[in-house]
Amino acid sequence: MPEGHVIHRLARMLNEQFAGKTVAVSSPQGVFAGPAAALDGHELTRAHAWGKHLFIDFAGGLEHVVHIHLGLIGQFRFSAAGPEPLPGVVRLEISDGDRRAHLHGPQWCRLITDAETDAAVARLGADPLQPAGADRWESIAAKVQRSRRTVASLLMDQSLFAGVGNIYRAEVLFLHHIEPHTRGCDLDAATWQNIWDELRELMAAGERTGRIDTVREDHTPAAMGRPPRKDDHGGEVYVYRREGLDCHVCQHPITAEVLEGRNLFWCPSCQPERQR
DNA sequence: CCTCTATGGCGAA
DNA sequence: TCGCCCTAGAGGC
Repeated sequence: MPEGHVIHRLARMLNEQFAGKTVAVSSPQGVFAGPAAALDGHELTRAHAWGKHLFIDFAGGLEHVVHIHLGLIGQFRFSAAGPEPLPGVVRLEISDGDRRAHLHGPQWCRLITDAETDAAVARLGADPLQPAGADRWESIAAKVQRSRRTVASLLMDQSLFAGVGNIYRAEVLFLHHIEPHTRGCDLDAATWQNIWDELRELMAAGERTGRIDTVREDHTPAAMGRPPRKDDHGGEVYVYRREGLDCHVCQHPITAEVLEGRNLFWCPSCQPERQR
């Protein structure tokens, strides 16, 4: 259940566990068995990510990069080496004999070349988790500042904001008091910069912790005398999946609607429509 | 048991 | 805009 922070965290964990090692590669489920056999016994040189796309490089052949996209429900987990408890669902398993990583339910898991890797990354926009300067933000900023599309739509467009998903979208708009239907061209450059800076900070924290926590200390359930959230997606948030519940800041009920097929959440009181 | 939903993205209309 | 793909967990009966 991944936004970009999860993918970058996975790349880091894969590197910590396997980079530079000769590994066993298999596909207990069978769908990826051919490519897995071709990689089995080769060195895993490094894992890297751009947005929600994960790339695992192996030494050897022309096609030596495993390109993974987890989609909505995919998971990549680590556990001790040993017999696979769920052989029917594991698309890819990588093991060094001590620990193993196993991939479940990915949207994609394919073997590609370096050139195809470059092409896949080139289709993606600015990634808040890349080092400053290498993140493509300058050119993307110019585009979104001119756009007549809504800021909610722009933030979910992976060719503009690579790695941002439905939770970070909702939370960054709340934190900056922006009504989600505001057009990109109606936000000034400083506001767009604030959005970008916020995404970089929030997602870097998410990469470290493996959770999305956006709620400031003085608004936590404990500080506000509220019960902790029941709907636990793995972090404490202001608006995501809080439809009908009171806003942590102003107590106005949180609103939701479906926009372009995805649930959108915001506080109509903290995020009023702009007067222009 | 069943049904629903989900942090995503594609391709058919 | 809709249906569809993949899996797991929650909730209802």
